[in-house]
This record gives sequence, structure tokens and C-alpha cells, in this order.
Amino acid sequence: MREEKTAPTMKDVAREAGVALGTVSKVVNGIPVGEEYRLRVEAAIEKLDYHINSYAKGLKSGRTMVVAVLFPNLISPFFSKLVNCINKELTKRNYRMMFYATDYNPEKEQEYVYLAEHQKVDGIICLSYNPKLRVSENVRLVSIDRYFGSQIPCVASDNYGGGWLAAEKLVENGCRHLAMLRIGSPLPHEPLKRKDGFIAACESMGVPYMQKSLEDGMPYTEFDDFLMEHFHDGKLEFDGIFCATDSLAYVMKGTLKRMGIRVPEDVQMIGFDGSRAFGDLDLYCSTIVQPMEAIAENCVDIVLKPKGERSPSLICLPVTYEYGGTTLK
Amino acid sequence: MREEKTAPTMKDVAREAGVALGTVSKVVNGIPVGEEYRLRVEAAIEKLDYHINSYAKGLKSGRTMVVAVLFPNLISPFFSKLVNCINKELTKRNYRMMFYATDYNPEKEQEYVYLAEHQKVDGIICLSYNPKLRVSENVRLVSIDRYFGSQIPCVASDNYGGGWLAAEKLVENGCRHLAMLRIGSPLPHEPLKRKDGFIAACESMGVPYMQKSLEDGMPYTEFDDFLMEHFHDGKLEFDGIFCATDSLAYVMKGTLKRMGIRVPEDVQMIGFDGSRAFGDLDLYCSTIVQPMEAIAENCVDIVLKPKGERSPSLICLPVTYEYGGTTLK
DNA sequence: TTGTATGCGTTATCAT
DNA sequence: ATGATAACGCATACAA
Repeated sequence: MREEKTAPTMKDVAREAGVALGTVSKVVNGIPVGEEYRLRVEAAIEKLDYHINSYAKGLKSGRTMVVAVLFPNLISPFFSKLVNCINKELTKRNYRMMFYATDYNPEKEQEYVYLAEHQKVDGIICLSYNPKLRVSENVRLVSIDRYFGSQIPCVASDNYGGGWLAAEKLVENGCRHLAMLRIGSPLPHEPLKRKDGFIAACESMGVPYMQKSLEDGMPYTEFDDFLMEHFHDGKLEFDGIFCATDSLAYVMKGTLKRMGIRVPEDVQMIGFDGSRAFGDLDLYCSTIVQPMEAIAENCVDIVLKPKGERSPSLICLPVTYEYGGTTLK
Repeated sequence: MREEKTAPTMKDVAREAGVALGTVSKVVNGIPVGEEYRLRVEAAIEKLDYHINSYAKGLKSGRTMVVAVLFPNLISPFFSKLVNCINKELTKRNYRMMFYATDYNPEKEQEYVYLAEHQKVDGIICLSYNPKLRVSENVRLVSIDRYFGSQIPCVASDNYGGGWLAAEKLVENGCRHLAMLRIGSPLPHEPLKRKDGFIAACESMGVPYMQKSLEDGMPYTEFDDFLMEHFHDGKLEFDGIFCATDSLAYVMKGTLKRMGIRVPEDVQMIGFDGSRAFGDLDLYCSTIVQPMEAIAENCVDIVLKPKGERSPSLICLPVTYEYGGTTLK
């Protein structure tokens, strides 16, 4: 009667190949050994269908080839698409991805950062809403969209440039009075710069603008009120709107339609993110597209850098404008 | 000068608490020890900020508290939402999720199944397109939407019932001539039953119907041709369309609009999945909603069942109809 | 260049 | 109930 079948170990391979344990280890890890030995070991590995035990390896070496990725969720298309890119990038480098959903909850974010550290991941990539996230010195952590200080590298889109570009494009398309709508997390983070860039562009071009920021918890209906306040004799006071996200632009498009205001004939609109229906079909609106692949690539590059190596504390990646039906062009 | 700081181990805790190593292990794992000892150990753990090394534990115990999740990608809203639910469900049970994107590639699917096995995950949940996926006996694997035989449990929506429900709802809304559009993977999988249920309902109600299946690689324009063939004198031959997915319904809505056919006035349309813009805003169409949470819960329940325990080989979960603008009600 | 021996942090099996 | 000790599978320093 056969004993309970258990996965073959290096010891088994060594016995099968008639070499020492250490030799097998070297072959497996690509350390040069005699041609003769290597072939024997490889044959034995093949024959026994041997695979290295990543837990034993991780225990011994301290490296686990796993990166933790912390995002609020996978529901929002921006998040899921970015996580998809990060995963692809990690896979390309033979790393695996452990995913944690933080649900926008600062305590969970902190808890999962600790958890991931104790789980001995090789690095953490997080998109955090916790302004005072703490992280141990031992683990590389890369932040997306939130700058935590010069010790923690942050990767983001060029939000400032994107805001600027949005204003420019609206004006290029003939708008003369702009407005910006956004939902303002009260906490500072990179996407806030969308507003700064937008305003700077307006002032630089000498174009009048107004803006409405909603505090985090407020219902979108506040925006409806804002629109109504500036709606006289069937006409809006502005002819171009920059929404801080595509999601917001999508909602406002509905509101405007209900008010009988035509987009883009009466008012043009630009969003931010580059979200597409079903991930790869139509844009929801004309938009400032974030370079997901580049963000992912930079995050992974940095998170996998050797611990000693210094890395930039903030990387801003260029955005582009894309037409999506809510502007003239 | 302090030595390179390294995480405290059970040994450190034991020394600090003045007890034996084994006692610490017991406390950590909730095995009863003397009150006195327990308190001392707990204090030491607190003081040293001790955390168990999951790799050492995994090496010894064989259990890793990690489940591998294999999906084609995280771009499609159906996938990302379902993965989000699965992750939530795993987290609830203190498990972690390792994610692998298979990119619809059968070889990758097989490779990642092997990889996950060798990585000693406690289970695998996969949505696979590989008809001849092989999996070792040692790992629990749960399949979503594809039945691999009675040894591998499969969780799916009640696709047959969903198809039936779609036909019923269209007729209820006044349709008298139905059509079904779908992109047929040539391989058998549960969603194929959408068609079967639809047809059975049509025949049971005595309602005439036609259907168009596209082979996997074909461009959607084939559907345009199909519509044109059945478009005479500004009128379609049918007044109700069931699309096999919301994504398809979304595309067809565009096509119909370009043809000057009004939805839902001229033709009503029902999709399948329950996808929402931005994950939680509007439905793209009237649709048969898949119960994501229930699917996730069942997958996780089964995948975490002890190895010996038998589980059902197929679970079909009830779907619901939801109005989304492309039907009269 | 190859083989041997030790230890990584845990769990589990024993005596005590 | 507690404590000493032997694995778990691998990497590596060191000896041959």
C-alpha cells in the first residue's frame, strides 16, 4: 500500500539523481554546477515533477515573490483597470499579487498594511485614503495618488497638467465661461491638483470660471442646485464644464439632460480618468485620460527596487485628452 | 551598535515570558494553557509586537490561508465585480486572495492552476475557458460557469431560468416576435443555457423567435448584417431582442440607434448580467441580474470545505429581472 | 566544483 | 498542563 502521496522535495530529487541536496538547490536556483550534474538533476526534476516549495523558500530567504496591492475596491472601473495593469506588470516580472480591498476605510487600510508586512510580502502598492498611514521601515511601499512625504514614493498622473489641459481644450472648442465641479475629499491628495491646474489655466488665458466643490458625504443633488442657481432664461451662465472624474461627468450628463440642456451644443463637458463602458468600449465623455499602464509600470518598478536604492518621492505621468462626445471635438 | 533588526520569533516571546516555546505556540493557536501562562505570553507578545510568520506556519502545517482566484481579467465589469465579491467573502473568513489574470488563454489557465497548486494555496476559484483544464486531486477547485464533470464543483447563475425569464418579460411587455443574439464560444459552458431557456420559453408560449449566434472570433458587424436582413420598410421583423450579455446589448443599442430604430418604442431589449456604469450607477439596459454575492459566497463556502467532504457538483443560483430603460417596464 | 551540516520559525510528539 | 526535541523543505557557509 502506497503511503499518503506527498509532493517530492529536493531530497527526493537528490536521491533520484544521485547527487547531494545542495547541488539540487543550486540547479534549481540557476547557480552553475557541472554540466553532468545539472543534466542528471534536471532529468530527476522532470521525472518526479518536482516543484520548489515556496513556503520553505520564503522562510529561508525572506523573499516571497509576492506584492500586496491595497485598493478601496474593484468595483470602480478606474480601480479595477489599474489593478489589472499592476497585476499584468507583476506577472511579467514573475511576481504574484495579493489583493486587499480597503473599502475606503482608514482603519482597514492600516490593518492591511500591517497584515501584509507580517505576511512577509516583498512590497506594497496602495491607493490609500488614510492621511496618516504608518508603514514599517522594512517594507517598500509605493503610494498611488497620495503623497505621504519624501520617504514614501508616490506615483500619480500629472493631475495639474490634466486640469490645465481640460481648460485649454474647452476654450479651444469655443467655450468662454467655464465651471469646474468636484467632490472634495477634505484631505490633501494629488487629484486635488486638477483644480489648481484648471484654475491656473483659466487665469492664464483670462477666461472667467467658477467652481463648486462638494464635501465628501454630500449628495450629488448639491450640484443640481448649483446648476439651477446659474441657469437663467433657459441658459446656463457657463458653456464649458470640467468634472473632476468621469463618474461625476456621467452623472451630470444625466442631470443636464433632465434640465433640457444639450451636451455638447449648449454646454461642453470634460471628465477625468478615461473610463470606458465595459472596460474597453466607449468613453463616457470627453476626458483627460490617465496613463494606467505607465502608472502600473512605475509602481512595480519602484516597489521591486532593492531596499537600499533611493527612488523619486513623486512621479507624475503625462495625461492626454480624448474626445468622447461631450465636446465639439 | 544594534544588530540588524529582525522580527521577533516565538523563541523571543518564550524567553521574554519565561515559558517554553511550545507554550507560546499553544497560546498563539488558541489551544488552552494555564491562565497564568497565557497572560504572561500575551503580555510578551504585546511587548515585542510579535506576529506569527506565515511562511514558517505554512511550511509546517501545509495550510496557508490563501485562495487563488483565476479570472480572464479585471477589466470586464462582470469579472471585476464578481472578484470583488469573492475577495470580500474570503476576507470575511480571514483568508487572503491571490489573483491571477488568465487573459482567456487556455495555456495560461492551466499554467496558473499548476502554479497555484505548487504555491500551496488552500484552494482555487476559477472562471475558466479551458475545456480540458486539469487539476491535481490535492487541491480544491471551484469552477464558475463551466461544468467540468462531477468531481469538480461548479457554481453558476440559473442561466436557463434567466433565458426563460427574459423571453417571458419581453412577451409580458407586449413583444410578439422575439430574437436572441449571442456570441457563441463553441465550447460548452453554463451560459449557453441562456439560449436553451429562452427557446424553451418561446416555444412554451407559442411565440415565434429567431436567433443569431456569432462564433468567437467574428466581428460584431455580423449582427448588423443580421439586423439589416430582417429590416424591411423601416421596420424590424421582431419587436423584442434578448442579448446574451449586457455588453452585447450595449453595443446593439448603438447599432439600432444608428439604424434609426427606437429602443424601447420600436424594439425592446433585455441583456444579461446586471452590469452598471461605474459599478454602481445606472444599468446599461433592462437585464437579467446575476446574484454576484450569492455566487461568491457559494464558491468560497465550497472551496474552503475540508477535503474529504463531498460537495454538490453544480449549483445554480436564481437570477432576477431588472428594468433598465430598454424595455417598456 | 561538490557535498555536509546547520538553522530559518513553526508545529507536533513525546516524556515529564 | 508544560517543556524539550524532532521534523517541515530549503539555502548557505564551510569543509572536502
